[in-house]
Amino acid sequence: MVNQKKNQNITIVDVAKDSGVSYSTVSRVLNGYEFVKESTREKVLASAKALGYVANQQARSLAGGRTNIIGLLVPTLDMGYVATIARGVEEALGSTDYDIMLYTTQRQREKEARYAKMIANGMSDGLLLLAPAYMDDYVDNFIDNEFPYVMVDQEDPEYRSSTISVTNWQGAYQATEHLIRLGHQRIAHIAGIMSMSSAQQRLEGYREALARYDIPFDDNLVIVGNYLQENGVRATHQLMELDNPPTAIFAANDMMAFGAIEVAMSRDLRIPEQLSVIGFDDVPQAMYSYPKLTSVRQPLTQMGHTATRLLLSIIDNPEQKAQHITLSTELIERDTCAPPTAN
Amino acid sequence: MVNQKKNQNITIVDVAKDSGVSYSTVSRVLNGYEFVKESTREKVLASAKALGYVANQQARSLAGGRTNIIGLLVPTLDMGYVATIARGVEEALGSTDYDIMLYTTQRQREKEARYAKMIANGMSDGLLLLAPAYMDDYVDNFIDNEFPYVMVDQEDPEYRSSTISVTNWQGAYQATEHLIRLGHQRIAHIAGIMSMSSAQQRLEGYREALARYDIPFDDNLVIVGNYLQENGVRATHQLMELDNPPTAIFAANDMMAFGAIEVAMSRDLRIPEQLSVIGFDDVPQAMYSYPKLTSVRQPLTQMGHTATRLLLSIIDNPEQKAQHITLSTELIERDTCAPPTAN
DNA sequence: ACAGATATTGCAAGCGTTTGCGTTGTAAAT
DNA sequence: ATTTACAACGCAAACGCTTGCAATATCTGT
Repeated sequence: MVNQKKNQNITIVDVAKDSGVSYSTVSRVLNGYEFVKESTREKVLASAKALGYVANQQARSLAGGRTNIIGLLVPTLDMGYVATIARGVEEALGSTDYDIMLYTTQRQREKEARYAKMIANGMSDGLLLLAPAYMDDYVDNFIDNEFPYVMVDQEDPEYRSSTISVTNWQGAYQATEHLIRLGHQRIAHIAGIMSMSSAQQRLEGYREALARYDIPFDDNLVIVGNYLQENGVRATHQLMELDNPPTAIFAANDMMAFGAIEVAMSRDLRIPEQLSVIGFDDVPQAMYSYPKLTSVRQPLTQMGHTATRLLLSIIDNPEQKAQHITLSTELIERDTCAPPTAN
Repeated sequence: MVNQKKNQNITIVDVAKDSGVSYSTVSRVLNGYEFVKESTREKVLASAKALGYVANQQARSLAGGRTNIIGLLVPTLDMGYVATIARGVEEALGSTDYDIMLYTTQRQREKEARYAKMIANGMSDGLLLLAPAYMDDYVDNFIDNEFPYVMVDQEDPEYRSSTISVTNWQGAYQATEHLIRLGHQRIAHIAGIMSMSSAQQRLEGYREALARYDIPFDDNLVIVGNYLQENGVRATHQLMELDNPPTAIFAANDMMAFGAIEVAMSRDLRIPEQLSVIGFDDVPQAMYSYPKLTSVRQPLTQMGHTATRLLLSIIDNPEQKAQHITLSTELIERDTCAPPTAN
């Protein structure tokens, strides 16, 4: 007994003792069970409060009750993207009595799968997956167990999962078209993680806009990134080293666009005169950065709202079939785009 | 049995059956217990893998084992501040086998207390509290139960808690002094949440710098904020409406400083010529915003590292007495400060 | 081959809940 | 006064795991 855990936490049994009823009754009171005498209910509640009782989530969940927790699995915290969607989720959950438990995968496949399974395995009543990259590793599991989940910003090729996505293709097409109309011919794309449907669609939109305007597709102008700013930096350097560097860059997210801007500045390229940049997401900082970033807006908060509502409805009715909701993107023009300068 | 939970999850018993040993042995293998025959270990591990076994954290924790989870309780996700410290924590935890579970208080007292107790009550092996505002609600509880925790950016007046803080007073003093030396006389302070020691110390530093340079303290120039950008906006508007508005603003965090800048721009006040601004934190965006924000840097990542290491050492040795580590701030001069223009 | 160590393993209790089922209490119905 | 019905409550099992202790296997030396 070296380390005798002095776990003196108040349990349901203590409350029962204190209020002179059985612990089952306490449990029922705590769970709002209907058939409890009003006076008993009050007595129990009073005791619980007086003793400072805090439910043990573990035990509750083990015993088969609800956890009243919904899990939120996100890639990283660094991007305003995540924070904004998370806020949407929080808002949507505001009136309910669900709490959010958040895990970060850091884009590691092993973590994504492990956390997903862990959270689904008793830790929560439902799970929101933000831009998951390796869903194959656990989706079957969810479906077999009829575990409620919703994926945001990722599509399930087999349509078995409920998803919230945005018009990635159109957004990318529009962004590219915008640059083309400004007169750009050498337009680069810093793509996202290609295992994600959103990244694929953005790349596709970019290609098709090019095709539509008869601009030849150049392999050298597409660099695959990983959504991190430093990656945008690397990619942009690489682009600028080209014999025939681009006059405009369309990045698959804002962080990489910021990276592009950073590089432009360090190379004394004026934006937008010497290099146009468009991002994707329209994170809050896009508006405050310098220069203000032109970006394809995703309705992030709304995505959080919608995803949450959908998840709640699935929790209430797990048998319903998967829904696929697509929200619209919108090109927000700010200060990082201009016609190319002839030189 | 309307909603028969088809919880077909693999348990330790399934693994035991599959590998032909008792479930206790499986448990021991999974926990790396020493005295297990090598061949048995392999057999069990193989079965576990084959069956796709995922430990049920709930049960594990209930039964008194470790959770290998450390909790992270943060005010909100909106601020780069949190993300950066969290990254520090993740980095420091990288080599260990701990996972992070994150909860957001949204600065609500009730949530802070409830989550803190919940996380401490079996959900994790230790807790990191980021800028907690109402620690009195649960610290006694932690201490009674000898639950390992570390507070970041908050001090315990009674020194019973282990804490990581920064030189708030000095940082604020320096920032204010910097403005004074530039020639400012009307220096406003947008303060933080006054229940937090850091906010108090920053205000104190500001006052003392003023006093040191014989600048009279003006009540109207101090507005208490809540660390949110919109709050900085409101405060700045209020300051600018003054008969004798300030020529410089020192905000208790960067988000509020960004708010100040936003207002200045909307009012066509040029920064830094017509208004100087200094923030506190030096979040990553400070460098990319326009104009680039002068700010008092907190070594955020390092704070995350240090806090984590300290927490881990407390988990290993819960009896050790509370430690109080203070890290240094540093004034990072960028583009939002200049001498006041005479007018 | 056998006692005595020592390495491995199994048994069963217990962690704090929820919940099906059975028991008690009480008021309405006969 | 006796039933009957149902509200109110208690008992005990179960959730999946850890762990002290007891049982069994394996290996020594003789």
